[in-house]
Amino acid sequence: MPRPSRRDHLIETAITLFCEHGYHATGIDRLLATAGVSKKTMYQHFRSKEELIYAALQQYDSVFRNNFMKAVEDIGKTPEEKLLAIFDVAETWFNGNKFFGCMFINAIGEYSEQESPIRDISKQFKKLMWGYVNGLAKDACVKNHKALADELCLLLEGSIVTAQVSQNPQAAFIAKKMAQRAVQEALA
Amino acid sequence: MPRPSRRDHLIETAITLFCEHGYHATGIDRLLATAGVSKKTMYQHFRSKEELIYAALQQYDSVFRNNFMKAVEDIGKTPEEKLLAIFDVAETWFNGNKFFGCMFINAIGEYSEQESPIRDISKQFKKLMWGYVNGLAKDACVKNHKALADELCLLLEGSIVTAQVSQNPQAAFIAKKMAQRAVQEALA
DNA sequence: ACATAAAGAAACAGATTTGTTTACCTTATT
DNA sequence: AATAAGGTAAACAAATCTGTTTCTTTATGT
Repeated sequence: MPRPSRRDHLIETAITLFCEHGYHATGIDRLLATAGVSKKTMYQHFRSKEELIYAALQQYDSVFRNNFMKAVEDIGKTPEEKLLAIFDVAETWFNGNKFFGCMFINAIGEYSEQESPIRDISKQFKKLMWGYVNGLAKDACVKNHKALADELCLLLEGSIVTAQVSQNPQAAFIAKKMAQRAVQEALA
Repeated sequence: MPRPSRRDHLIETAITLFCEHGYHATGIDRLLATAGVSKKTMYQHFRSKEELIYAALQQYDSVFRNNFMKAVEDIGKTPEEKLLAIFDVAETWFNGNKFFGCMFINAIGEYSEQESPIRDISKQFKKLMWGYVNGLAKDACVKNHKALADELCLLLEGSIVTAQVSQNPQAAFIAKKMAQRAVQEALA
């Protein structure tokens, strides 16, 4: 059981490929060849491709949010600084060499059905991110912290898509500028 | 030649299905059955599925921007009002019964290759939208109109994704509030 | 070293994909 | 009415997709 388990490695590979090429466009065969894992082993761990997608999204949700929060708290010391550090972390993310937008936004684009588990986990991810920002806003003694969280999260979404589609390397800074105004007004 | 040409009808159907179900998930057979057009006819008009996708995006680009600009100018009378009307138009769009996010954002999620024509047209669409907003900002005598256009476009992207993924019906209003601040500061 | 469990390789099945081709039908125009 | 264009329907091809199965190899624990 030690060693990077086949299961984990499959999920890792799935995240990489689904991010870059999308969900439908990434075939099982290709994924398995990339991971160097046999089909039998995969179907032993996951009942279907959709289950693998789901597991990949779960893992990504956990890892991404953890790293994101750590990075934010590394940059920002005061709660107010942390709120703005969100966009510094975003900037690093966007201008890295393997940025293909948000896995969850992309997932919703391919799986729009209302009751899909993929839909649900994507929505949930955004809710958890909102919860984190809301917590930071509370810590910063923002009276209307919910409204500020709404605004900052929307700015983050906007910067992600702007970086992805328009490929504007300034996306994070544009958002940060508006975030500064939002925080300033929320604290006034 | 029947009145609504087969070509136009195919494009119309393509837009509807690609919007709702995505690009890879929408098979040619299904599209043709929905449109009530034979396969032969389709391949007479479009050399491949990708060409049909491209034509659909072209058509959508034209129709969407035209309708969008008309709607904005219907609501806002002064240039400054028009800048904010963007988000009223967005609100109507989001809360309509067939909103599945932005076709171009979704397209990039499925076709991330750098040199793809699908990528190019999506990027171009955003550029044209930016150009429109930039023009409005100029008309409103905003000194740094480019920066304001950057901000308002990012807010629009953010509201689209927030409405699509988080399904927050307030998305447009949250963005509008920040847009008001942005315009106010740009005019100060 | 041996027994047992796990993984790989590859064939296979069945559905579905894009795209081509063949044969027939409908309809406008001359 | 004959012709020609443009349409449908359906069979077909070849590739690819998800998922199953079989047989073999490789590790691991005792």
